[in-house]
Amino acid sequence: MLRKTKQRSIIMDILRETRNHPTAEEIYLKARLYMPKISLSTVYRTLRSLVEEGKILEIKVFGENHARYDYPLEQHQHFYCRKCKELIDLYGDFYYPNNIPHKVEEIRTIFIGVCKDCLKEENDEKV
Amino acid sequence: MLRKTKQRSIIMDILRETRNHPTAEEIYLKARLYMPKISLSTVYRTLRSLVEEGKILEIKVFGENHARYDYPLEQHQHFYCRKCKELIDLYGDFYYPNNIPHKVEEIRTIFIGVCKDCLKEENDEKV
DNA sequence: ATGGTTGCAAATGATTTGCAGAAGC
DNA sequence: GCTTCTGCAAATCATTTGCAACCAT
Repeated sequence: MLRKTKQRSIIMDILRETRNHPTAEEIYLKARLYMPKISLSTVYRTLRSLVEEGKILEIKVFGENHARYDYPLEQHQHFYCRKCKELIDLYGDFYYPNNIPHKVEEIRTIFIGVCKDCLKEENDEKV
Repeated sequence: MLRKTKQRSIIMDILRETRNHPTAEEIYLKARLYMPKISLSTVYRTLRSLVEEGKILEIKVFGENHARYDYPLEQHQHFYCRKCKELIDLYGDFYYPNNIPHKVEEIRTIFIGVCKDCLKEENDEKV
């Protein structure tokens, strides 16, 4: 049976507030502001159990060696900017082929490229 | 300037032949059959440079802690079976929204669920 | 000959685990 | 009171790196 602890609720709160896909380390640093003695392993353990419960999403980006965590408010996909390393939420309709011969339970799409802000910077530099 | 070495071509050959997305460790074990003294770090170094050159793809699946490598013959997406942990290629047309305000260079979709073989097994068990 | 490449061992970085004490139920 | 959860430190796992020898150009 899962127990309600202070550290678990702090971590959930941080995930709910933080809209930019934090890493375990980042969550740990924020959590310490509320509870200075919280340990990194508790953060990892809690994140893992939240993922297993299906309450949050674990996202791994190629090239990055750490996982990021996402508290999803509604169905969305992600855009990863290879310049600023930002992981941006994308909402909208996605159409996938329906002739897949397997039982599809979840679809994750990640778009990779350069985000509009970095693109703007690139163009400004050229002037 | 990139040099043509025995280890690099062995690794490329293995990737070309192996159609099931091997890990670095698996590639290393196969490579040793051709070249017993090849080192794991050479395998990692070579894979990294191939990824950087864009010749192969690095794929990270949530839950798995190691990367897999894919030598893509043609544009395709992946299906990951959470039962047998197989990563299966999917060919076909995918439609994505075209109103994304960023510069999209690459799209990666991964479908997660239970593959048709595992599904069959599940059903057989129920009988 | 020169400089990229390798093998080895040691280092790193992210994440996990063993254990004894603390805290939920 | 029993059991899960935590903090700490040590362990693990995948991957990277320093370095001297090696080999392709």
